[in-house]
Amino acid sequence: MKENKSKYAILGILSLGSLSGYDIKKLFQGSVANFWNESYGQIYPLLRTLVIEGLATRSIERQVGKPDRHVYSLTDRGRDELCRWLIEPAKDQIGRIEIALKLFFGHQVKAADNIRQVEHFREMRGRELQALIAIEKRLKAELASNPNLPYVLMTVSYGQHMTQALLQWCEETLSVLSTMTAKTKKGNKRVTKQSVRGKKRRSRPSQ
Amino acid sequence: MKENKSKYAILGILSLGSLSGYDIKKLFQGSVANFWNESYGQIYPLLRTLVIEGLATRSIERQVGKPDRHVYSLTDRGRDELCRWLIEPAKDQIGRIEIALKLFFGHQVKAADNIRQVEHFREMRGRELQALIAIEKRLKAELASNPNLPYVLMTVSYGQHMTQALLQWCEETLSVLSTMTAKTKKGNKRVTKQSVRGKKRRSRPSQ
DNA sequence: GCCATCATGTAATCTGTTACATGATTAT
DNA sequence: ATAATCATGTAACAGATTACATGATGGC
Repeated sequence: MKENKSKYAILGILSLGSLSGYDIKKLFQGSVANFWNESYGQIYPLLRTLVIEGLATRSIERQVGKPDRHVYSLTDRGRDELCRWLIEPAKDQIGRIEIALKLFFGHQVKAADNIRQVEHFREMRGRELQALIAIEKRLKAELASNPNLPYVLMTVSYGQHMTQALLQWCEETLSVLSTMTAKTKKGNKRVTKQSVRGKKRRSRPSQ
Repeated sequence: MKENKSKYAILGILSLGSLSGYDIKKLFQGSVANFWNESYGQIYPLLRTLVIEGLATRSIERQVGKPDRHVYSLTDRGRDELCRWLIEPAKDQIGRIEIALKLFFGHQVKAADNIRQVEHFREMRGRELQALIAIEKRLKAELASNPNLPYVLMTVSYGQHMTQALLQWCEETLSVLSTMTAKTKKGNKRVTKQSVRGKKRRSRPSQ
């Protein structure tokens, strides 16, 4: 029952080639960083247990002027274990989405505050989308003829779809928020019905 | 700098009304469950510290035949603390997306396995989208005239945008995968290792 | 009789991050 | 000088889930 995802992440990375703990960290940062990451505190102890469990082997490469490299390689059992996990249906855990939580309680603050929040979020997503497009280009050039390329591109596309949808959501949300400010704040001669009934202004001195 | 998100989640929930730990769990499950959740192991200890920190107060309601209810209410300081958090920009942590990780290593298994994986994922998203549409309807009816409604709807819309984008991504990905099966129907190449990065090939015999 | 709901909470465990310790080399 | 890169790892701390303990009521 104990399904340590980090374990499979590392098995997966090792399926791409023999690597050291240091390499693994770098590879995570340079490829899957958009949807996965591991810290040294996870990687090194896990590599040790993989060897103990017979899922990987370790060999040491001496180097001059640099520390030894401990290079890990998948065993056949390791690859089997990975494949077993790859084919079973991914379970979706409810990730914690901070922007949604903040907006859920948006009525506690001013609409302008929420607007600022969403605008900032939109800016971040904009950059992210640009980065993903750049990554896609780079990968197509660097990994041309690499059999992993189509799979890698699928994950990049995942990120692009998500980011694009988020940008759309930002637009929609900002337009809702701006009509809300228009109604409550500005030229508000008389608000017909859905006025601000429950909106009690908490006037408290900032202390 | 220690920013315990759970703390703000609970402060936020309490901003909607006075609640017991049990209520809070139920409320999480029935509203924000799509993007946030808390377990009793978090809630009860946190409620205690909120009282100690002066961010909430506790009152006890006796009941007949049932255990006492410990009902918590936000203090003004608690509300200030919440608002302080609400207005600061949400930082996006890189959530771990299992389906993306599995697909990233998709080359290790058969394309048919990946297709099954994505189809299952698509089915889950389909249900989710239906659920979100139902939730939207229910909320519009139940929370009509509740000032929180627009904010709640924004988070529902968030989920809808995400889910819809995921469904699109599934279609795209499935079509890529199916063209891949069409191509490789003959020789099933078994690639053992090497390559993804340093693929050093030096002198090769001519020919 | 058995299970679900109401309602509190704790303890054990797991998972993950951050900071630290070491130490040579190379680039600014 | 000093920072970054290479490279190993551990220890301390956060954060979160699960299982457990307790115990009454009410429905099937």
